Amino acid sequence: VARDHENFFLEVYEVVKLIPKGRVTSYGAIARYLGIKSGARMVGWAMKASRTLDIPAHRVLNGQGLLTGRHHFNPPESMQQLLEKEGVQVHEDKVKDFEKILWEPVKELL
DNA sequence: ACGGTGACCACTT
DNA sequence: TAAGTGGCCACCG
Repeated sequence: VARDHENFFLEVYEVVKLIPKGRVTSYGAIARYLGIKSGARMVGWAMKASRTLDIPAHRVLNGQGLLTGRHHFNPPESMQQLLEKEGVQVHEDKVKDFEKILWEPVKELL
């Protein structure tokens, strides 16, 4: 994935598209992969803008496996619905065995 | 031009 | 163990 600040948002979207079904990742993991030290906030921001795009935004959670972006879906419950539909179990807005299904681009994509 | 804000994270009480 | 604080960078009014 090309690294270009101009296409920062596009890079984020590309990575999100690569997340395997049934796996999840975090904003921070994506930020690290893109080389931004603590740019997790910008990743989250990019995701907000991705609302209308065709990408699995529901597979992106915060660093603790919490569905923080749930409120930005329509309806808000759809995020959890989509995850469960892919075999990801959610309990109290938090993914079960988050560490296990965590997909880190910096490790997986090398 | 400037300050406030955000789908966050890591470190410090 | 849980809550508080600073840092990071782009967008908006």
